[in-house]
Amino acid sequence: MSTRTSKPRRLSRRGDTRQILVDTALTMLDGDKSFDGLSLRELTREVGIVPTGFYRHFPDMDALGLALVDEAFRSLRKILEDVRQDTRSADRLVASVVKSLVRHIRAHRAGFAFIASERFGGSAVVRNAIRRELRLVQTELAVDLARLPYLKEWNTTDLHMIASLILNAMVASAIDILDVSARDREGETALMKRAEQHLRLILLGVPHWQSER
Amino acid sequence: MSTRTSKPRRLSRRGDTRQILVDTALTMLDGDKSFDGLSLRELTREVGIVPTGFYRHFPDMDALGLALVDEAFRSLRKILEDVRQDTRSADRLVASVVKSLVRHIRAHRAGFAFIASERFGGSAVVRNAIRRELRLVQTELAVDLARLPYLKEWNTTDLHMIASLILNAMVASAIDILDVSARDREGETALMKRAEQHLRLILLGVPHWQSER
DNA sequence: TATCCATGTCAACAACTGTTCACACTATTT
DNA sequence: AAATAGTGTGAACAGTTGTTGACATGGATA
Repeated sequence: MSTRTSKPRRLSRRGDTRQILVDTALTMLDGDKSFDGLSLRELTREVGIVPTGFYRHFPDMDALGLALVDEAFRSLRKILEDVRQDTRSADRLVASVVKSLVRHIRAHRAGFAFIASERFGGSAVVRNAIRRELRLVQTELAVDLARLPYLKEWNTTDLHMIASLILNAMVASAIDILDVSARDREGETALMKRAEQHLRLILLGVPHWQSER
Repeated sequence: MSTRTSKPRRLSRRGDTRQILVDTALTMLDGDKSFDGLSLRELTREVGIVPTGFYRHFPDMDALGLALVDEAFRSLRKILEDVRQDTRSADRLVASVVKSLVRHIRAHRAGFAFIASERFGGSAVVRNAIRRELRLVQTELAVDLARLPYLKEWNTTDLHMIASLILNAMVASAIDILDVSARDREGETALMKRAEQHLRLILLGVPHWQSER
């Protein structure tokens, strides 16, 4: 007993503490908290490490914010991939898109909630990162639309216009569903139906559109 | 010099300190802050009163939040009134709606930014208050739509469906415009054009809609 | 003129915040 | 077996936070 050895009882989470920090932060943000209301100390407390331990994995909270954006968009992109591989008729495709959306929302609640609430939230760093990612998604969607037979002739400006309208509608639907699905299964299917209707109504107008009247 | 009189130099803002608190809070929230990242102390510091003075006007921060929602929606409702009095043809009406929207956004930046960012933000109290107000606005819009000649026959469910699609598109446009108008006047008119196109595209689909296929 | 109420001030509290530094342990590589 | 890089600990710092209670002021009312 020469040196004060103290018993740290460290938990030795080999290499995944960083991921645990990300997941825990996302979970905490799912409830009544926004990112800039989340403190480093309550996060580390929840994870079970000492405050200073945070700095082993991130230089500061902004860096954590960016990691959260990364994590959240990973699942969002998965939806687009699913849809891309679906080569059904436009009408059946609508229902398929919405179903895929709901499935991903259920599986990645916290991630979607994060995007929704921080898209216009307090932290400029996070906000801009989200905006950048969404713009990318919109471009991808425009490219996908260009491949559809009856949109072949369209110019890119109009394609982007439709893409943004669709994306906005879907994001809005996602948020509504997100909000209700936790407690109300019946309301969820009602919102799904409405989301389908929104998409269908938009697509109804498309054939009648004429650019630059 | 019997009693320690101390020189309070109170500013005597007769009855409008409450309003100043609301306005200042909105202004502060316009920048890089979210409501639950806003502290009572920094607010009162900015306003120029001592922290405890806050409690003369609000029991707690939640109450302030509700007052902010109130204030922010006051201007949003003004838009609908403007539009309601406009009895032009559907096509010209679209342009008029967007122009009215932009005008109000410019005049009430902070209020719109608050609604946008706190709609899915951290505070449950504020979030629910906003959601309730938006639902009201949507209902009003549905009623307005019912008066349009070629929508007379529609059932209420479908009317609400359109109303929500339109409202979502407008809110999304408002937020985009809000974000860009501070620094980029050219980008603003581009976004206005896009907002008009979104509305027009939606309205194009409406005559072809058939309920319950 | 006297009183009263709305609005402000000041001091103090315990609790919480981000960040620093030097140190301890351990798994993997040398 | 020794060295190393990764990860967690503990104490300490100067600031900030929400909320309390008792007190001061001044304009309107009685």
